[in-house]
Amino acid sequence: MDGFFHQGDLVSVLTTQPLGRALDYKSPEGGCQLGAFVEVPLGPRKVIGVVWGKGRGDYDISKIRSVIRVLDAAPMREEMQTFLTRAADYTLTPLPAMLRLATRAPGLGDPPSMRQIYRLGEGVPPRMTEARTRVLDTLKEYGGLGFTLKELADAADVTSSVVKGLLQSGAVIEEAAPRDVPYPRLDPDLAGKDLTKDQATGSERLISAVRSGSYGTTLLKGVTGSGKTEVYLEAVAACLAQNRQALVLLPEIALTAEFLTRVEARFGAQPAEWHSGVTMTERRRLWRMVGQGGAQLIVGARSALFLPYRDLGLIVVDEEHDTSYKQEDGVLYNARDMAVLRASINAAHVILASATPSLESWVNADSGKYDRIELTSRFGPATMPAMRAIDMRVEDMPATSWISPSLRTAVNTRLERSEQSLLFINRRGYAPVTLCRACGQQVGCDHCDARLVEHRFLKRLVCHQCGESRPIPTTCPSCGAEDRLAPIGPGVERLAEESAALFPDARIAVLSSDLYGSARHLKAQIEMIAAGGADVIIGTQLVAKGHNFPNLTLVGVIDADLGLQGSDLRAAERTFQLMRQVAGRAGRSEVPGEALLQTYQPEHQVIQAILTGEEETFWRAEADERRLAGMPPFGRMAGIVLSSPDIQDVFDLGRAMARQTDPLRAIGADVFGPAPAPIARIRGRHRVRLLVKAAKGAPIQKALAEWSGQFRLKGETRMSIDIDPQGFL
DNA sequence: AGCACGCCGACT
DNA sequence: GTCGGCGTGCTC
Repeated sequence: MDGFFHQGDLVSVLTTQPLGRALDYKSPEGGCQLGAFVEVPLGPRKVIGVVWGKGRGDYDISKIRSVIRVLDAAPMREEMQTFLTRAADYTLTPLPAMLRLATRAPGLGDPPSMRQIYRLGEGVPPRMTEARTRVLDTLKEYGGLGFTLKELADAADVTSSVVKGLLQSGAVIEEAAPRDVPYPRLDPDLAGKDLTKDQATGSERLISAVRSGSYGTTLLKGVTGSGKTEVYLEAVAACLAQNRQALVLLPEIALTAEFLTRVEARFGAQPAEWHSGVTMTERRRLWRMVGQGGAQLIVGARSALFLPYRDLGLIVVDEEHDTSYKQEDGVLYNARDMAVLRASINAAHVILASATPSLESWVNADSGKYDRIELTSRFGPATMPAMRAIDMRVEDMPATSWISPSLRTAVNTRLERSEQSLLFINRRGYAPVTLCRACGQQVGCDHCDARLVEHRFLKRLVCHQCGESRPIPTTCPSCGAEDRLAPIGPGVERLAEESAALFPDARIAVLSSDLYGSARHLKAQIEMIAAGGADVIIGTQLVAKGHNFPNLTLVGVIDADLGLQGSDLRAAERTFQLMRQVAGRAGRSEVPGEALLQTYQPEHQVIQAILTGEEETFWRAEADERRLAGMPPFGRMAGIVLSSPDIQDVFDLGRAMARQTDPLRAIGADVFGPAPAPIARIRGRHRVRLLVKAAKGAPIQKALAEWSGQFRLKGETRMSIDIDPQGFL
């Protein structure tokens, strides 16, 4: 039989131990299948691995040990092996580390977990009572799948002792059933929402793409409020109707709640959820059900790409431009790119949805590599808000306030009309800088190259890099002067304070990720605001991400220039995306909205592009600039970060690497650096970065592997290689 | 990753 | 003499 190994056959087993390659073992009693999850001995320990192929046979046969047992889990599919291998090659990640992403299932080594369930039996109880009748009726009507004791008692409104009593006569029977049960069936045939002509045309294109059963990627571009979700849910329906699985990736857990509701309205039940907030038991169930086909639609974070799908037919990457799709620690990968890779291996379709696509996706659509669907009109009567700049150079206001008279007037108008206003500032906390008026020093983090941010709500100074915090000091840590520390610059909390003073009768709500302990708490706050529980909303980045506030008609951006400083090539792109997204919050129902951008450089071309909404012109100009510079997506880049507690070590290694670049020169690549990394110190580790730039078709991974392999890391020194880094200057 | 081995400096 | 620092190497 193909892909089966008999007892004693040599098999190659890949574990998650960082050995760099798979090791040979003998097949266990009863044999094992290609892809089987197994337990193997490794030195004194037992570890979990996957049968990766037939043994290499290049190791002393007398030292080869036997697989201990085959685990009770569906074997890994060949497509998954291919996906992990290619993803590892692409990101220069060791295969074992890649496998770890695919085996993040709690209790993988455990036998299937069982629980007692109760169903209707043949027996007749000697005496009937009212409570007993209710229990039996409940079972007759809904008992098909069986109840747990608590569910049955609750459903029949009796105590558990009534059920136990019925057990004696056999009227109710008790049996063990697997704890991991399939998710409720979703019905793709239920009627969807009525679609506009635009939406209907778009969804038809997506449906036929999904039905083709082959790989393809579509960029679904639509302004906020144009109903992208309705459109791609029709593609999900087509996928489910073919009996294939669908995955929807969202950049933020806070967005899942709203999405679950929409799925339930469309398909009659909720999908399976996968992200860091999901319990261990639930993850276990999901991981197993995804493999067995007991989950049709999965909504989740980027790690959901590594679940063991039985037959994945569609991946939707919602808000595809979102930077949180790029994993920045551990295994460095971009979920958007990995989605495309996985889909191409599985003959699945990808939908990249965004109002403001990443430049990479825009270019791919422009060149015809991706299909492109555009939703131009907003759903229903809503229109994109009127956008205007407030020139801060001519506003008459003191240096310690941030809401200009013009913006203040606009907010007051909304207050009079009982409409909501949103003031956006992309900075958490009270003030980004604490300055000593005696010595001029700024209070910084002891372990990072970062300034401490005052969080008045927490009564602490916090490092946004490593999270360390301390009480707000009264004496300067540098010179010891008493009471000379002053907060400089605004954060959300300070803006809330100013708003409270300017609009004393308004109800003010602050939305910032650090003010709420849990996702549930945050969701409640958002719902309260959407229901009209606030007049002025002060928010960070969080508010840009797809929440609906129907009564919001004004968006004021406190500092539109913030993202334009710094030398990051993607700064313009990100500012453009963020400002357009934030502005899109206004005027989502009947009343048209207005967006006001406070800026010191209203003539800046990015600000102009935001205001005029001439997106195509903006993308084309950005694309041209990158093409001329040979920058991604027209060239390839990699960032190499060296880190160590010893600053001398990292610079020595960095310079040594910059000197011996033969493998890179062989492919025509340039090396820049070493230079201090954008954050030069994190958690006490100094960081130095080199950048490698190559032409588009160059085999950069192979050259990087060869180059970096020449150097030995001493002591605490670590090297990480980031293909396609987000920031590169 | 863990764990053993082994080679040097500071103690009972 | 011997305890223990952590650099180096190995795990089929």
